[in-house]
This record gives sequence, C-alpha cells and structure tokens, in this order.
Amino acid sequence: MPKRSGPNAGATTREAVLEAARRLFTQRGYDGTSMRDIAGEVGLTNAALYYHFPGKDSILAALSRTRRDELDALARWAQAQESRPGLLRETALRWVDGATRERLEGMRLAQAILPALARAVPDEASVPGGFETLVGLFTDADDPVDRLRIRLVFDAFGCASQAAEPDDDLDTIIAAARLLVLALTEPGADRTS
Amino acid sequence: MPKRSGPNAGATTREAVLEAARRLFTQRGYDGTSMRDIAGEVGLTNAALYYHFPGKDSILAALSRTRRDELDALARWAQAQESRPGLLRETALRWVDGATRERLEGMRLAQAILPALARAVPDEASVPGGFETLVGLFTDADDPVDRLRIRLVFDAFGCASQAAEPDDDLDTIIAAARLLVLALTEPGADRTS
DNA sequence: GTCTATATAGAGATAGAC
DNA sequence: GTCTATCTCTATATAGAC
Repeated sequence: MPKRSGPNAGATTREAVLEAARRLFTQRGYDGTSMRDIAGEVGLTNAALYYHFPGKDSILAALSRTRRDELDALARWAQAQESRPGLLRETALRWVDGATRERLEGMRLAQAILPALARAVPDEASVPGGFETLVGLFTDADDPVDRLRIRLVFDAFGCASQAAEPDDDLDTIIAAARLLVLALTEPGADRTS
Repeated sequence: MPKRSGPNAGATTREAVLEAARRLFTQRGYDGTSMRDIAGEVGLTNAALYYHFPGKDSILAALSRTRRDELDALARWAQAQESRPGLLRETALRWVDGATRERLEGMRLAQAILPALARAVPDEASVPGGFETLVGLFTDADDPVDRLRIRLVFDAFGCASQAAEPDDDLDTIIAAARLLVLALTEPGADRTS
C-alpha cells in the first residue's frame, strides 16, 4: 500500500488515479488525455492503471457516478415533500447551498467532456439525464419555455460555474447561483408549484 | 466548381466542409471527429481537405471566428453608447434577440469542444475571452459576485442553450434567455449602469 | 481539385517478468 | 501491484499521379 504524502495523503492509489484523471480530463478533455498522462501524474506507468481499472472509459464512468447519485438523492427528497408554494425554490437552493469544491470540479469536468461522456457513459450517468426527473416534478410538458426555465433553475450552479472566471472561488459561484435561483423563482413566475 | 443540391445548394466546397465539421464537432467532439469523418460527410477523401485547409485545427479556427466577430461588434456598440440606466439590460437583450440558428449552433459547438478550442485556438478566438471586454464595461473588478452576475447576463443565451433539451427550438431558447436577462437586471440589482 | 498510397506518430490495451 | 516491451489500430498529414 503506497501511502502518499502531500495533498493526497491517505488516498489509495485508485483514488489518486481518479483525482488526477478528473483534473486532466477537465483541463485537456477526455480524448486529449492519454492513459500515460494520467499514470505519469501519479508516478506510475500506463500499464499499472489496468490493474485498477479495466479501461479508460471505466475511469470516466467512475468519475461521473458521484454527482449523479447526489442528484438522485435530491430528486427523492423533493418527491417526498408535499406540494407547496415555493418548493421549487427551496429544492433548488438545497442543491446550490450544498455545493462543495468536489461538486464544482465535477461540474467543470462534465462541461469539459460532454461529447465523450455521451459516447462512453450512454445516458444514465449523464447530468442532463439526472435533471430530467427533477424537472418533471415542477412543470408540465406542454409549456417548453417554462420547462426550460425550471431546467435553468436547477442548472444555476452549473451556469454560474461555467460563466465564472478561473480564479473565482466557490463562495462567489454559490452566491451568484443563488441570485440566479431567486431571480428565476420570483413568486410571480413560479406558477406550477 | 462542384455545385451541390439539397440543403447545401449553392455552397462552395469549403463552406460545405465547415458546415459538416461544425455538426460533427458538436455531436462527437473535436478529437472524436476524424478528417475522414468530415470528408466522408461531404463526399470527399480526407486528402482533399488539405487542399482547402492546412490542417484540422485551422478548420476549428475558421469555425470559431464568426461569433467572436459578432461579440466584438456588440462591444463596440456598447462602448459607443453614453452611460445610462438600463444600458446593461439593453445591450444584453440586443445580443439575445439577435440570436440566429447559426449562433445557436456555434454556441453548442463552443460548449462541446471547450478544451480542444483552448488547445488549438489559444485565446483570442474563445468565447469567454470575447465577453471580457463587455463585462469590463459594466462592472468594477472589486466585487466578484457582481462581476459574475454580469457575465451571466451576457452568457444568458449560452446558459439557455446548454440547459435546453435537444428538441427545443430557437424561439423557446431565446424566450428563456430573455427571462434570464430580465431577472438578473432588475432595477434593484442593476447598480452599476 | 481530387484521388491512391503511404509515412509517421500516438493511442489503448495485453503479456509476462518481478 | 508495478514494471518493460510490444501488439494493433487509427489518426493526421504528405507525395505524387491524374
């Protein structure tokens, strides 16, 4: 067991690989990052990666699972609430305020590698797919603009992280995402919940 | 001169290549699309592409130039206006309402290939870089949250197009982007212009 | 302008020693 | 668990005929 020192102290090799892959995928894209790049980052050769993962796509799949699970949990929570005015805003703020550095990084990853993700992890692990359930709880199918508004509310953190400058910190992004949620769920506009 | 029929009637070979590349890059990503893929789409072999473009990256560069030019024009327009209340909203709506199918497709392209774009077209042709000038006109450097708010206002069309479902049409996306601009530039929040 | 054929490089992945 | 060595495939790009 190769215990590491530095920022990754206490991490298993597998975790170190995932962390390095996440960072490289975000910067250079999925196809722009080779197995050798990832291996070099954690001080291994590319062959060693195949002991921990069956292939490159399974590294991507492992990375995209976490946030999808969080989204599903949020959807279950919302479903368990009884319908009431302001529930949309409440649910969205729950998502925004619970944002962590990891989720921010996961968000950026998802944006950087969207086509590769669609190719390698067909649908169930994708973020747009994850929002589907939530959106369905708060709007009907017949008003596309309102439907898109709801999608924007839940995607507020993603929009803010995409529009942010590289040196904006997490708190700034959360604050801007809150602004966005509040602005888009003014009592007047919030017709369906 | 190989005049074509069908949807690309009247287009030069060069234009047909660009159109095919844009579509494929958006769907499969930059690295996920080979020169052979593009060539096949327009009924050529990959070698023929090198008569029209010096290399794959120059196809990408040509694709990303158009929208950057539009953004620069908008920035010049805003700069020529005298400062007045509501100018931010006015400028952003100008951008949103002028959206065309082409710009929507360009937006989707930019989102699909962000890392490849950063790699191949260093900075000046990138969209985030294009917003920089505009953002500077409407906010100071010392309030990061307000700065990000302004960025979101100008990125409203991009956010809406990203959050949209694949079958949402242009009008739906424009309408949602307008909602976003209006919500984020309420007279109360619009402190700097 | 477009073709066929090919040079060259790099990718993901596997075999087998240690 | 990790290494070295290598297989195989596919990519971009070029050379030269037509």
